[in-house]
Amino acid sequence: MNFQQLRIIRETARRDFNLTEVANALYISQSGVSKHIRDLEDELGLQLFVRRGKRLLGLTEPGRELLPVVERLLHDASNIRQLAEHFTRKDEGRLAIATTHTQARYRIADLVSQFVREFPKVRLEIVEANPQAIADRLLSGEADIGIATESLGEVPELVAFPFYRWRHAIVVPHGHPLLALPAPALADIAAYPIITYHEAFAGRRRVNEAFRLAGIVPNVILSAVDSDVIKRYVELGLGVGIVSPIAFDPRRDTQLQQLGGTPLFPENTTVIAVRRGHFLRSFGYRFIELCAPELAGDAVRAAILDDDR
Amino acid sequence: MNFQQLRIIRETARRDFNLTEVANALYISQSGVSKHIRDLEDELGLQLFVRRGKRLLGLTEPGRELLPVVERLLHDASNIRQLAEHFTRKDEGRLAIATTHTQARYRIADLVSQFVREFPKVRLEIVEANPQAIADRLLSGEADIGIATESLGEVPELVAFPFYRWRHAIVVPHGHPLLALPAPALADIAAYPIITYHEAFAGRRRVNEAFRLAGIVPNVILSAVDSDVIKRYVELGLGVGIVSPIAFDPRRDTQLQQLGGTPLFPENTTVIAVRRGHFLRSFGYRFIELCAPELAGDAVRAAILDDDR
DNA sequence: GATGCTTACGATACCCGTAAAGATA
DNA sequence: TATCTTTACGGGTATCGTAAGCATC
Repeated sequence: MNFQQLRIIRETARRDFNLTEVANALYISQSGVSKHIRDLEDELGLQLFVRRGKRLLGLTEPGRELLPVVERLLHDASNIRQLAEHFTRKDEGRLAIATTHTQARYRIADLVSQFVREFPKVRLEIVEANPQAIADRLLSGEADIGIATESLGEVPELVAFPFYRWRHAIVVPHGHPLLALPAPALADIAAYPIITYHEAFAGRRRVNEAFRLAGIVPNVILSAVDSDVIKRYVELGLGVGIVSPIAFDPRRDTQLQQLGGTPLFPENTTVIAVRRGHFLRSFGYRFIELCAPELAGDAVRAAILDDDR
Repeated sequence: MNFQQLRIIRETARRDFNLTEVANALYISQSGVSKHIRDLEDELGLQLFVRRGKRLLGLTEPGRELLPVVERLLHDASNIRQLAEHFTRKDEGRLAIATTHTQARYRIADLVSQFVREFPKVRLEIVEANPQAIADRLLSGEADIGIATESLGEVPELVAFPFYRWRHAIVVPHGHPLLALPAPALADIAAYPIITYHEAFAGRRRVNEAFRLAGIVPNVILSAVDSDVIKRYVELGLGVGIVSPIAFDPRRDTQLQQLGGTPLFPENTTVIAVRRGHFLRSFGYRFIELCAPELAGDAVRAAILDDDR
């Protein structure tokens, strides 16, 4: 048993049991992949993968049991390397943030520029993805920190910290009839076509929920991943936009206006999430602190690393 | 970085930084040990060990941080092998129980013979040790299951299940004056020399506590690890014995008699402990179930393996 | 026929042990 | 001086890639 074999096992499960892909992903020859799998299976005395002829189809029962242990082991190996770098090059390295478009474009932009000034030697990677993909990236170790509004808090392998709370805002073009109402209700809004986020995003579920509770079926004519896309189509007069308020800036979005009145949608909490037991470099903790000053100090570190062992 | 290097790091910390001992323990040459340590330090780019000249003295700060991760990683490697054996040879393997003399001799003797009948192919190893050493063996992976009355429950890396509750019994030779009292008190007993367990053992702390609360300083003339030793000296008239009631059998200990009356000492709980995240073979769980039938099923397994990751 | 996995074979790198030399107590 | 660690060197093995062969789709 060696690390390479375990890496191959993990990658095989991730790459849908296509050994050629595994070989490419790990920059090794495909024959080596085959042999390593066979060797490890021989050593353990059991089959990890279900085969039909020469093709691999999936994990066997023992394979399913073993995989989580293999993943934890490899994660610890990566932690060891991270920890070493942490001591040798305190302010150098890589920090991968996975987040949604809206956060990347609006909420964390200033924080990122501040972070880059503070840590010029850190390679900062910001990957945009939907909340599910963000969670996957955190779990696989591709990303260090995830920021999103939905679902991250529900994954048990992740630790989520509250970042900020917000409610959806409603934006319309100038002169829109809704602007004449002092306190527009959901029913008023639903009289127009709706443009808002895609199902997997930014608290879209909360929007749906509010309409469902009011017994209204809104006419959502366009769902987008991206606040800018939404605003653009609202500008074009295609409908009423329901967006995150951080994506609306009266000075820049001169063709749009935000509706006033009482809150119509439930509150959302955007969270910062890290995989449990993931070793974050000190600048990673600093990034979290830049996001939310109250998330400073050892409490965050303890929450991430405390694994009861 | 490879497994051998990590094993060497772990063993070096365990063997007091004597590389010759490490080499012997791992059945490799000490030049190999030296080289592996140096290679790993070079790869990580930092020193793991404090050196004076050529001698190793201890762990550096990074070394101290890394060691727990290394230990968890190696533990997972062993879990992988255990898990594989679990699937290939369900009823074969090794089960190491670390326990105190009293438990081994009295409480679990029948359970052990039943276990051996049930799993004739399992090599059962019972190691006697004091509670602290039992905890160490569980943590190092030398033992799978630990049974003791003290301290195991206080180690956070261990999961402890209640086995049974008991109070110390007082034994004296036939015709002893204490037998004449209907309900002897602590002060009556303390009038005689006391023979009981050694400090680290079998709830001795509770005995001390009872006397302390009563404001009495007992004259403990003999402390033993072993209930049989205590009983022998009580038989010889050297004093009053305070032992675990499971060690007293009226039919066999014909020269001794147990004092009646109200309980004088606080209750003890003997526990069964396993290291958190340790992979127990199915017959290991069966052993626990034999000890305490209420500790059956998946709850025990979940408590051991649930590590929040 | 295209894709995917295995086997065969040779080069390289790595791991290990012996032996000698150097440090430390 | 005895114990302990490092360095040097050589043999054996493991690992890897190329290339050919063989299933599977």
